Amino acid sequence: MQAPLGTSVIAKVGLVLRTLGTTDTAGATTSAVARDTGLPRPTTHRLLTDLADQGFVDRNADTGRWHLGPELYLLGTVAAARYDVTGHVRDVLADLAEQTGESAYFSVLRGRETVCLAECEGSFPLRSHVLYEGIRFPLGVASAGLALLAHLPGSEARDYIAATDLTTRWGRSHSRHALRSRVSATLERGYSVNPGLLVEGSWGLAAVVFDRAGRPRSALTLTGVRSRFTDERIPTLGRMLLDRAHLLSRHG
Amino acid sequence: MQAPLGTSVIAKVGLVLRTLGTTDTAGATTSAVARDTGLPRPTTHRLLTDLADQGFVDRNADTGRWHLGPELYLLGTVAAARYDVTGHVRDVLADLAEQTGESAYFSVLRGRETVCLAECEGSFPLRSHVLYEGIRFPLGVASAGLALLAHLPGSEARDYIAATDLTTRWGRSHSRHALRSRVSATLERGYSVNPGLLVEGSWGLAAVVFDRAGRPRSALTLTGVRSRFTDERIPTLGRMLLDRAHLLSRHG
DNA sequence: CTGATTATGTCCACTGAGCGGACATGTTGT
DNA sequence: ACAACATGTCCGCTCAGTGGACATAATCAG
Repeated sequence: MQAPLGTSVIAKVGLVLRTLGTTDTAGATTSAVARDTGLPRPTTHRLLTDLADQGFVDRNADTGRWHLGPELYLLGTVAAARYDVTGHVRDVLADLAEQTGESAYFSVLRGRETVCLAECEGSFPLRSHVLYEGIRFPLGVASAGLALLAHLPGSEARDYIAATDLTTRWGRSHSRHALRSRVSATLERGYSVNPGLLVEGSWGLAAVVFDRAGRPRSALTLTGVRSRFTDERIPTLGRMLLDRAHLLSRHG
Repeated sequence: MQAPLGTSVIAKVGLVLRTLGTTDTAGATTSAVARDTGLPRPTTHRLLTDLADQGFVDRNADTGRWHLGPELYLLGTVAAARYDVTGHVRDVLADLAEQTGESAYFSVLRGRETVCLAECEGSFPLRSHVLYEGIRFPLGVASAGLALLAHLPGSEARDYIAATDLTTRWGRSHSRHALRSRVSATLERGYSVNPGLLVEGSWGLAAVVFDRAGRPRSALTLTGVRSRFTDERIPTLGRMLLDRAHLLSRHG
């Protein structure tokens, strides 16, 4: 997807930084950032060097790979005073991971995306690594994205589905029809189920945390390998997620 | 100070975000951000609204004041995996505050500035509020800035002092001559003393934390009212700071 | 309540910051 | 050694970004 003519520098900065925020810990090459943002490589190169001058990105001198920079950490620390929501969450994630053996995650709603902010690895030796801190998905994708979409006010969810084509990037399993079915099923159960739609064999369940106004703002997720998500076990895991999510809704 | 012709958009973004990062929790008006960054008000307005579109800043709808935005918190959380240095620090600050009654702070070196990242309030009812999370000072200013400057390699410190005029913003007490004297005194004692140079009556002491390569990277500070920083007490406080700083140097 | 002061939002003619295809050079993998 | 991939830089072009000016709104002092 190419940045259209007229995209402002600040919008491009947003693209680049979010891309680096989603990249795994090894960092990203200049070409990879260009590819993932849809920006021409010289443009990407120039943006990255200007951002590095300001401390917003850092470049590993040995590998040439780019990372989010120290200045973002510093500003993020200041911003945490207003937005930090993970204080109590980590205890909840640890508890979920311990009791279920699966890995537990916490993601927040940001516009029309979810961002994974915290995780706690489960004890079971077979684990899914589809989720990690920083990863972003559009609404409707992954169990958190599905749970959050389902709990948006009806008109907002319908408008979003009507206006969004997820199949290009996420495949035919994310058609509008399939999405509507999954939204209905999620509302019926109270929690979402992702039956390996992103990576085959990697299953996930998620329940929504609401803000004081009753709007969905974040989600708790459990993920693991398919064999651990039996028809018998799913309702148990779902209920645990709903219980913990409800606790967080009340604490927020 | 006006941003010169040719200042890139990204450099302006850096100015604006750092300014908001330094602003107190009530936030800043558009005009205040313009004044503090030296940018024309329409330019500042446009940068702020573009940054808000990306989630990098937020505007309080009631007061019209700007704050660092949720996206910085999110990216900062991801960046913390690489740059977070406060994990053990908060225990050390809590210990210092408890044992001395003064407020304890942790600041890191960022280029030629210090940034305060963590604090723990002391129990003594009279407290200084000159320092807070997010505040930045140039090297040589405040006890942390002085301690860090003093512990830079000799040539770097000398070059910095020769090239930097701190008197414009910080007054004649920050002349080059005065700075050199304070640097010498700091090296002799091992810790710096700020005898109310920023705000009369607000005193501070700081000791440097070194990285594995032996370079100064951060500082611990104790601040309080002048009456609590007697000739008898200063060496005791200084030694405690040096002890804790040494502990952190080894842990890092 | 009024006038002064301060703040904000927007306009738009102007221009230089930012652009990206092309080329040169470097690195990596087979 | 060669192909493939990656990076760094150039520079003519152009439109994104600029900021003084103006209108409007909000706040404050008397």
